[in-house]
Amino acid sequence: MRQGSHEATLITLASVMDIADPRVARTRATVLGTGAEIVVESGAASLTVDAVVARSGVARSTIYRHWPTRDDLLIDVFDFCAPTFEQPPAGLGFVDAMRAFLYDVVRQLSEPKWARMMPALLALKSYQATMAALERRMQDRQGAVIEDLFQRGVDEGLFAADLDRDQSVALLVGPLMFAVLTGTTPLSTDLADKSLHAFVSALASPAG
Amino acid sequence: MRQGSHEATLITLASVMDIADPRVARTRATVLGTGAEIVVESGAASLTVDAVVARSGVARSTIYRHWPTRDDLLIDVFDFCAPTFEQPPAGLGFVDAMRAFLYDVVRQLSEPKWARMMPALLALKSYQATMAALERRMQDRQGAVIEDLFQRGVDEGLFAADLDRDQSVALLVGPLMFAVLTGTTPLSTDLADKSLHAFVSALASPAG
DNA sequence: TCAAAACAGTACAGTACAGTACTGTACTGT
DNA sequence: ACAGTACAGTACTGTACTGTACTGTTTTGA
Repeated sequence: MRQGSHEATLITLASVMDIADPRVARTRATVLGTGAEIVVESGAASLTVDAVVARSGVARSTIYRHWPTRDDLLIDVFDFCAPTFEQPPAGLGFVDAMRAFLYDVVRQLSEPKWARMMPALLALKSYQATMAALERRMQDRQGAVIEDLFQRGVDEGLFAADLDRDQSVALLVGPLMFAVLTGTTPLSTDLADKSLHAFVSALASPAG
Repeated sequence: MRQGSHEATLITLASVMDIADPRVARTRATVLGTGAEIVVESGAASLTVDAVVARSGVARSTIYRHWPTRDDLLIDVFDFCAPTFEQPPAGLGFVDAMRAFLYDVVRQLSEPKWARMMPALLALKSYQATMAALERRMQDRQGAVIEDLFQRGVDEGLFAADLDRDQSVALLVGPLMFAVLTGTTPLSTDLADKSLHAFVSALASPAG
């Protein structure tokens, strides 16, 4: 019943901590950590089972005990590194809360880890259905935080309740992602400030 | 002297047309076209010499006559598909010219071809030095168009002459790239309008 | 017409990888 | 103590791909 163990992997994947056997937890942490290093340094294509074996010291058979295929391992490595954005303090208004959120995005995406992970993830999601599923899961995690942020703007009367969230996120976060991916301009809180300022300014001025 | 033929490939690469022997031009066009199809459909990793042979009908030995390695072929395939943005009419002011430019970006990036090519290119440039060089070449091509656009804004007194071009491009184009890469919001002229409107509004209102 | 060059076709060695199948050892919870 | 399980180590099959080395055919430009 390999199918069964595979399903179980996907379920318990989010919480690596609550695993009964400490050997399992140790192996998972070692393999995922090593896998992340390999992907960051050499790209997703370099994540081979043999490479993980050589670098982590974990036996080949052990890896195949936990992950039925190499692709499943790759997915877990991506998930292992996924950034989670915190909910800004409830006291803050829309602008300040959104600034805190964007600063958090800048801080996490500034790590060289994600500067390399993101393009790899984006490239794979176009062809691998499982990758697309992972990306959706990541977006769902952030969905609640995003919605909370925009609700503050609605409460303050800054914009209508039916403001397009996804499009607004694109306007706000897009420049930051552009900076990470192209490297033409530095990813900084200054860029985040400019992006937020432009967004808020557009709300105030009439649409052309 | 394989090194020599490789250099020659990179030089004559930009202009596929002006090749004396029609056989060479035909072969190059066939291989690059087939290669682009493969990358779009199945990703950069699927661009193998055998796959091109099977699909194009061009012989294996012929491909290796033109490209010393598979990686060189991949680079040329990317270059073959690279979008070139036109210079907006000289009569237009900054806002109208930038809108025309952004619409052009939307139009070209809307093709499924580039929706798939871009993440692949971004993913590879992190690890392959040659890919980074290609991306720089592509940006240089657009550099003149970009500079011309911003010069119009300076002439109109919309912003200072020392406005950060790269950061501004990130603010304007970032949301469009975000839409292409994540797919969370459609890539449309509406999004381009919003992005431009936000940018211009920020110029008018005092910086926070 | 004719030499040069590009082409098709094939065969081959070498390598890298996925995934399986074992044996034996060390650890864990009860 | 002991059964169950995770682990190390290794050997193996099969596959896919790169790059080279040929032979023979067709096309091209002069």
